[in-house]
Amino acid sequence: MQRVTIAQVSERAGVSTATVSRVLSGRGPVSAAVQRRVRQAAEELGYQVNTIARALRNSRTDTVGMVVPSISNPFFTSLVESVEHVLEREGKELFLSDARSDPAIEARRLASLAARNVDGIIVSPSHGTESGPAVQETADRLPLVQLDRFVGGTNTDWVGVDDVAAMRLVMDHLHEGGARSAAFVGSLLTNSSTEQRFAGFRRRAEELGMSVDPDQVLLGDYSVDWGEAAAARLVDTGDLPDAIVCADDLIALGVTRACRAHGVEVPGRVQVTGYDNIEFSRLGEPALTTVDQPRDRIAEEAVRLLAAASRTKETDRGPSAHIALVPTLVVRDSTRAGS
Amino acid sequence: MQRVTIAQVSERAGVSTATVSRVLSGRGPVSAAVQRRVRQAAEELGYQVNTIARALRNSRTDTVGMVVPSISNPFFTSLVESVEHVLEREGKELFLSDARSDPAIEARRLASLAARNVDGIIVSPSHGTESGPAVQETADRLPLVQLDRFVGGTNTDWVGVDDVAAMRLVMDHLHEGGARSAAFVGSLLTNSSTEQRFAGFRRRAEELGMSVDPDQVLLGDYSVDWGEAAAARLVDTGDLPDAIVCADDLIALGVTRACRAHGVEVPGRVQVTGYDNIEFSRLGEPALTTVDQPRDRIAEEAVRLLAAASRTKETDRGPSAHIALVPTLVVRDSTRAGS
DNA sequence: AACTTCACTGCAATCGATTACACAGGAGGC
DNA sequence: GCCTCCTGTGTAATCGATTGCAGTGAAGTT
Repeated sequence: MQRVTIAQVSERAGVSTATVSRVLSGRGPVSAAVQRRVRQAAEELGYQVNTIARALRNSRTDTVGMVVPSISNPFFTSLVESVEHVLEREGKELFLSDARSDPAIEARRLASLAARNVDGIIVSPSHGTESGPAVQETADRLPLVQLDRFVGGTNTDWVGVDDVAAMRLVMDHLHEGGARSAAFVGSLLTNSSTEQRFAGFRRRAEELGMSVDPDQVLLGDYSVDWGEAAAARLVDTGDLPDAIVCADDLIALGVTRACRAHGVEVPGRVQVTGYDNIEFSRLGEPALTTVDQPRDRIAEEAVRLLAAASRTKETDRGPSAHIALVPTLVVRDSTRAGS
Repeated sequence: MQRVTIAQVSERAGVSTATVSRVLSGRGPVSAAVQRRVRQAAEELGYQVNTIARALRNSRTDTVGMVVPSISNPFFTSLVESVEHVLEREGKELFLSDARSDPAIEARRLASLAARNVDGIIVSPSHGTESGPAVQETADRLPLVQLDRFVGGTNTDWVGVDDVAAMRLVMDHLHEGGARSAAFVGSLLTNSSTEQRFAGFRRRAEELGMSVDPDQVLLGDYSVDWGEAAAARLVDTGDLPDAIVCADDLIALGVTRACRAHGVEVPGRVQVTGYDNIEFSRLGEPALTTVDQPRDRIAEEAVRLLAAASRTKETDRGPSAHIALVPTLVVRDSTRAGS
C-alpha cells in the first residue's frame, strides 16, 4: 500500500536518499537548487513519510496514549477532547483506549500502548488500588501522567482538581441554602474521585455542623441508573435529608429524575448537587448545580508534564509532581440560591 | 525505553535471532528443547516484541483507525465502543480520531492514520460532499469502510441503517397517535444522515397525507442548543404542528426542553421524536421516543468488510458493498401511544 | 551402500528513514 | 602557495523483527 519511498524520490531527483531525507526533515545543509529538485520530485510522486520506519529509527512516534475508565462517560470524552486539542498544537497524535472500568482490561491497554512505543501515557486509573501494579509498571518504562483520578502507592505525576476544596464550595453553598443534613451518593470507594470527594464532604459537613446519617451514604457506580436507585432508596426510608450530594453528574441526573418520579420537589424539598459539569448537567430537570473542572488547564498541564518527563533521563527525574487545580461551583436550579 | 531485543534473548538462549523469532511467533519448526530454552530466556529478560519493528517488516500493524465527526456525541462514542469490542476479539487495536465536524481536520486525520500504516479505516464522514476527496484518496490507498454516514461520489463499502425505513416507522407511529402535520428539525443537509432522514420524513408524510409547512423544516446542527433554538422559533410562530420530528436525540432533547420551558405539553400538545437512542434519550422530560440503531451489528459488519478488503488485492475488489440494517422504533413518553 | 527426504537451525537480506562518517571542492587566512 | 574550515553530498550502518535460502545431520528407501 505504501508505495513511494524515499529511494524513489532520490532516484527521480538524481540525489542520494540521505539528501532527500535531509531536505524533507529540514535537517542538515542542502543547496537551494537541490532542495527544489527534491521537493518537486516528492510532490510529483506523492511521497509521504512512512512513520513506522521513522519511528523505528528514531524510537519516537509522536504519539501519546490515553486510557480512560469509560469512553461513554461524557466527562472523560470532554477531557479527551481537551487533551487532543493540546496535543494537536504540538504536532502529536492521540491513541485512545477504553478500560471499561476494569483494571484487567486497563492493564492490557497500558501494555499494548507501551508495546506500540507511544512517547508517553495519560491515564485516569479505573481503580484506586488494583490499578496500581499496571500503572507503576508502565510508568517505569515510559513517561506517564495520571489525570483526574489517581492510584495509591505509585510514584508518578498527577494532574486533577482539589476535590476537597470543591466539596467545601458545595457544602457551603448548600448550607447557605438552608441545608442542615445531607446524604452522599457516590461510587464504591475504590477510586480516588469518590474517595476524595467523600472525604471533603464529610469534613465540611462536620465543620458546618450538618448532620450525616451513615445510612445515607450510598455507594454504587457512576451511572444514572445507580443515581435513580439510590434516590428511590432514600425516598423509601421516609427520612429525606435536606440535600443529596452526588459524586458526579450522571448520578445526580439519576437522583433528580427519581425525585421527580416520586414527587419530591428539587430544590424545594431537597437540594441536589452534581460534579463534573458535563454538558447534560444543565439538561436535568431542574438544571444541576455542579462543580466545573477546568479541563483545558488539566489537559495543558498533563501534556506539559509528559513533555518534561520525556526530556529528562529516567534516572534523574525529580520527585513526582502533583498538580491540583482549583475547581469552580456552577450554580443552577437544583439548589436554593443563597442570597 | 524498549530495552530487551530479540538479539539479547537469542544470546541468552544460545541460538540465532531467527530461531527466537520462530519460537515467539509460532512459525516454522523448532525442537521442543530449544523452544523451552528460548521461552525461558525471553521470560527472564522480560522480553516484549517491538511492534514498530514488526510493523515495518510485515507492513501490518494490527491496528484499525476510526474517524468520527464528534467524540462528544454519545451516539458516536457508543458506536466506538461497539467497534472496539469487535476488534478486541480479533486481536486488533483501535486508533480513534475526532474530526470536530470539520472536513479539513478530517482529511488530516485520515492522512495521518494512513501514514501510520493502520490496516484499515472506519470513518463516519463529517460532510456529505466536502469529505469526499479525502475519503476517496484514503480508500485508494487502504481498506476503508464508511459507517453510519456516507459521502457521495466515492466507491467504498458502507454500513448503516436504512434511514428511510426508520422514518417510515416514526411517521406511522406519529400518525397513529393522531398527528396530521409535522415539522422537521435537523442539521444542515450537508451530511447523509440528515439528508436521508429528511427524505424519508418527507416521503412518508406525503404518503400519509400529513402536511409539512416548508417554513417548519429547520436546519442547524446536531446539538441540544440548536434543538432549543428551533423549538423556540416554532413556538414563537404560534402555529405549532402536531409533531416535531428530529434528526437526532440531541436535537430532540433540546426541543422537549424548550417545549417545557414554554409551557407546551409533550406529547399532549405536540409529539416529539428523536433518533439514535443514545443513553440520555430516556432521561429527557418526557423520555424520548426514538429510533434505535443496531450498533453492535453495524460494528460487526464494518469489521468484517474491512477484513475482507484486506484479504483481497486492491485490483480485484468487486463492487463496493452497501449494507443497510433495519432499525427499530423505541416508543417512550414523548409520543402518544397508538391504539 | 547410496540416495532421498525432512526436521531443524543459522546466515543474511529486508522493510524505509535517519545519520555518523568520509570526502570533494571552494573560500579564506597566513 | 599551503593549510584550515566550511558547505554540500554520498556511502553505509542502524533501528528490531521476519523470512528466503542454504546447510547439517538423522531417519527412511530401494
